[in-house]
Amino acid sequence: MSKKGARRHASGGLTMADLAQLAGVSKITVSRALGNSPLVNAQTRERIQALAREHDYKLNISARNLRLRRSHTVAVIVEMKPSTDRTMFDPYPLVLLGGISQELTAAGYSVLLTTRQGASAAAVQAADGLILLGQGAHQDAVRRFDKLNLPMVVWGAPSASDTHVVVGSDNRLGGAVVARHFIALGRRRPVFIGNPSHPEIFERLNGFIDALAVRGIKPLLMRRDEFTVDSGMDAVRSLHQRKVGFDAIFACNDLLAMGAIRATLDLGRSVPADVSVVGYDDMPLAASFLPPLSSVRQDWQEGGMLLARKVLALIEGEPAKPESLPVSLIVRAT
Amino acid sequence: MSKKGARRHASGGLTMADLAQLAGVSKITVSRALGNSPLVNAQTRERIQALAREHDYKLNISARNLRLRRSHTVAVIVEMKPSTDRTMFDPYPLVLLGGISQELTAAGYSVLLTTRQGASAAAVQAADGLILLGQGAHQDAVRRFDKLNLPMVVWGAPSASDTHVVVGSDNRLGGAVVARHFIALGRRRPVFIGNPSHPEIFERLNGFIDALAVRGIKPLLMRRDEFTVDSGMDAVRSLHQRKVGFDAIFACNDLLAMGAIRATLDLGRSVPADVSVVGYDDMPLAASFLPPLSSVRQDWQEGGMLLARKVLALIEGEPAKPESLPVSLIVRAT
DNA sequence: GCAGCAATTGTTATCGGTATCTTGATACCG
DNA sequence: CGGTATCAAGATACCGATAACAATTGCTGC
Repeated sequence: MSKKGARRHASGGLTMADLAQLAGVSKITVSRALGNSPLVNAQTRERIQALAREHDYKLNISARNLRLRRSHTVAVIVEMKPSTDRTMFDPYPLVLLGGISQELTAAGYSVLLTTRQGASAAAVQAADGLILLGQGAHQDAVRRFDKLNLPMVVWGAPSASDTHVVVGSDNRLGGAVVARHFIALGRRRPVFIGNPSHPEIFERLNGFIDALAVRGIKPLLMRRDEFTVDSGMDAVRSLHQRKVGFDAIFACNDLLAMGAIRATLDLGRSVPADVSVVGYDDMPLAASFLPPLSSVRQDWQEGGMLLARKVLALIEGEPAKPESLPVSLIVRAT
Repeated sequence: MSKKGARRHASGGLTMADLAQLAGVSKITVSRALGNSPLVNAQTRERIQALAREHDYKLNISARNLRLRRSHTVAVIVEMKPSTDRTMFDPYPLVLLGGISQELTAAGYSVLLTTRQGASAAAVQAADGLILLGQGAHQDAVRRFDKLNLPMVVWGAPSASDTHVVVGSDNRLGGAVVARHFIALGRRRPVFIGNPSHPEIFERLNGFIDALAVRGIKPLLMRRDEFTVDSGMDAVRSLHQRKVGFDAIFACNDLLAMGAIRATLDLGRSVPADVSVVGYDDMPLAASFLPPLSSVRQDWQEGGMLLARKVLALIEGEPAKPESLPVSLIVRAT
């Protein structure tokens, strides 16, 4: 029992020393064999690997991490507060996560998922890099994690004071594309529904405004904090009550757009004959909505993969530049 | 530069030995002070903690993990293949993750997110426990992770051969509740739309069938593999073409239900006068749908928290029992 | 026959913490 | 005043891997 060779560690497996003894070699040879190092004889390697499989040997990651000073782990910090706000409860952040995860896994890294609140949970420091998600990544959060001195990439909209790498879809372009669409349709009185206090939404609004300004058109901003169908309906009803005329609606999210359409129809006006509507995100339901919703599509999966690639580059000591992903307007019936 | 006291580790911080030297004490005293151990003098503790703050000292988690043989990490393994299937691209798994994360963080644990495919990425072994998500958690996956000998909890439907702890919502009850609802409405020819090869869906179907059998009613199964609006429409059209009569539809997901409703209306039949429809998941959009959709709600957040609590219990060496979460039928206009 | 080199394997130190066992100092007690 | 209890802090070993350097062997070439 107390014989050294028979000792087992917490997870019930053998230690590398045990395996070495079984194979009649030294630890380092085992280490090399398992790492496919060219420094060991091919036969020895085979033999040791077979032995490892046979005994179901598992490398102790903690020990390896300590020695190598790398955890092969990237911490992803998400906004996850359960509010009616645009948060993790959308399906999209998950797709983003999927992209991140896919790319990191392929590179042999793992994802440490953390919420902003719980991010104090020490483990984050052990990560080799950081990805910060969540709406536009509030500056205070960015600053907080900056102090960890880790390679960091942020999903959001680039802001003036950025020292770190920001990746996001081109929200300004998104706004502009919709504006040009409206102009092409001859619309004159467009409305923007959304909450521009989120950097990403702010960019969409600005792109929208600027592209409309070319034709001397000034959109009306209907500020709505919730990204829900109800909120969209409410916005349109409110316009109607205030007797404000409009012939086009750009909602900064598909649910808002759906609500806006429904309310517009309720008021007896036609979509798209009287009012054009464009949403944002092109959620799966958009195509199935009645009428099928036009929407701006951003490629979340690709965004996640890009985020991952950037951190990996930074971790490897290579430079990484901020980048915006293209978006595309999917024109359907509205 | 080569002075010992000035050495810094990878992340640029001080080592505990450095801090000890600065404070004029030994490493172990620093360790105790930072760990709020009663074995150090209160003054010394204060002094050391202040010093640590001042120098922005960060504990090396890897070293600690190695020594303590615990990582305070739980691996969450999700199904994330990008298919049209019911997968991580639903918003719900994320809520589940939210619940898990919240509970684990509160207990000082972190979440290591992994996909099934990438789960070979060694890091999983370093976890103290395992949570397996994904549709009903295929048995082969379960078996694979079982070999890691870690405390493991699975989200899904309990199956006969389970040696591990399974937590899930009570799908059988979900099916039964809908059946009773239809019975109360006097429906005689119900249809079930979905893919019963997923254990969870299988349970819903069985609950549905059994509860209907009480009244001698036998539902029709419309097997559909995709959980989309289109798929739901297709199912109803197919029923119509085959001239199969029906007066109630239980779709095992809200999107299917929405599609079914739309197709039913297209065929000139009324919902709910001619046909009752109930969906599953009660997604946010269900209430805003026209007509507002009746649906079975499961509490994902709570589910996640429960999963977390179970693994934590197992990790602490306490027993944990399988558990089913109640579901509730939200009756709206359909 | 021996320097020189390549191919293998081993020895020792080290990553940065924490558990265990000891030691030193002070207080308390009869 | 000797002996013990109590508190504070240190010395040492150790967790399980890998890097750097050293050592062994066999073979080549002159």
